[in-house]
Amino acid sequence: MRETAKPLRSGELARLTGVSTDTLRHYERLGILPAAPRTTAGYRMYAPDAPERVHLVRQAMRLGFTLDELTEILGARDRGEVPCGRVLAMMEAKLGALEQRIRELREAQRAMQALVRNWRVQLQRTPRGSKAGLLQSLTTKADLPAGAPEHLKRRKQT
Amino acid sequence: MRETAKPLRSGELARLTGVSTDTLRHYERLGILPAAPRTTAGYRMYAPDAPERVHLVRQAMRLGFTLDELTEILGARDRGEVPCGRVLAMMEAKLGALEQRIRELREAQRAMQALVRNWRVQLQRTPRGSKAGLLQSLTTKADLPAGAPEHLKRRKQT
DNA sequence: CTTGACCCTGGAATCGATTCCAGGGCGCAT
DNA sequence: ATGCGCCCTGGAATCGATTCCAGGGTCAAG
Repeated sequence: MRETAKPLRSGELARLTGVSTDTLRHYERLGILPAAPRTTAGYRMYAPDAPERVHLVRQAMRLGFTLDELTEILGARDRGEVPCGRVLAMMEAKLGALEQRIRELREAQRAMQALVRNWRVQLQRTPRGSKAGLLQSLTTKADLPAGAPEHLKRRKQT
Repeated sequence: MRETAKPLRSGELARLTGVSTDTLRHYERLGILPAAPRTTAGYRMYAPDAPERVHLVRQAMRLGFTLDELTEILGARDRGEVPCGRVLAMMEAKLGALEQRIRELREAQRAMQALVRNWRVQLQRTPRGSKAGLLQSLTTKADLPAGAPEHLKRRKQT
């Protein structure tokens, strides 16, 4: 049934995958996406499996792979090599890092919970507008784990 | 016993707190550290309680506060205001974000563990150098949670 | 033939925290 | 007075991923 199929334009691919066309171009520049063939007018024509590739990239990023790493891995794959072993190794490393990171964050969480509980009480029994020294307490009960912060900022991937 | 005490030089404060002098200057620029008085030669003289302040900053960052937020909070405190209430509110928000983030990472972890297990098997039962399609499997079992990655990169805080 | 939606380009900007740089003073010990 | 280690300055660079920009084509509908 399906013929050689209709190529996608960049905007369509973007919509299908939830990334901006800018980002698609960016990936192409890095070699993460193969250079798409062009129409005579210079428009990119993406093969129907392009969304899958983009999806792959996003999933991998979600697991902590960087664009550089993906360039490396996917490049190898595109060259016909079989990077599976390498990928597995990287994956295991990523997983280790992730576990480590989760441990750190749990520690920070614990500390924060204690702090918040404490502060709520402190604040309540403090008259009004007189300093309860909440901040100050941070310096004294300096028992938080090392190296936890980093970022818990942006959660939407635009 | 202790007199008015000996002021610290920037290098000493840096060593005591584990931050670089560059970072100290940076904090001062942002107003996170009050402008230190100077010797006639222009050297900064930090009061003996300066390490405490720096420590406070690092702890707060560890909990997810940004430098901007600290500028705001500490600035208020330095101006004699009592930012405890505000701090508590921010703290609660941070905690919420942190919990959210931890949840995401655990999800990613779960997915990765499954993937790694799977891949180990796959790879073992694949002859040698023939593509096991590990990467490919990422696109199909696309059941990872949304918005987890971000960074689990640098773990040393230099 | 004009309008509006879409596409192209490369280089620059953004976010946050930290570091690096060059060019120039101190201060103490030899 | 020479050297070495420390200090000063402000502006720029770094990391990674994404976005923004300006100036310019393309295409289909009206």
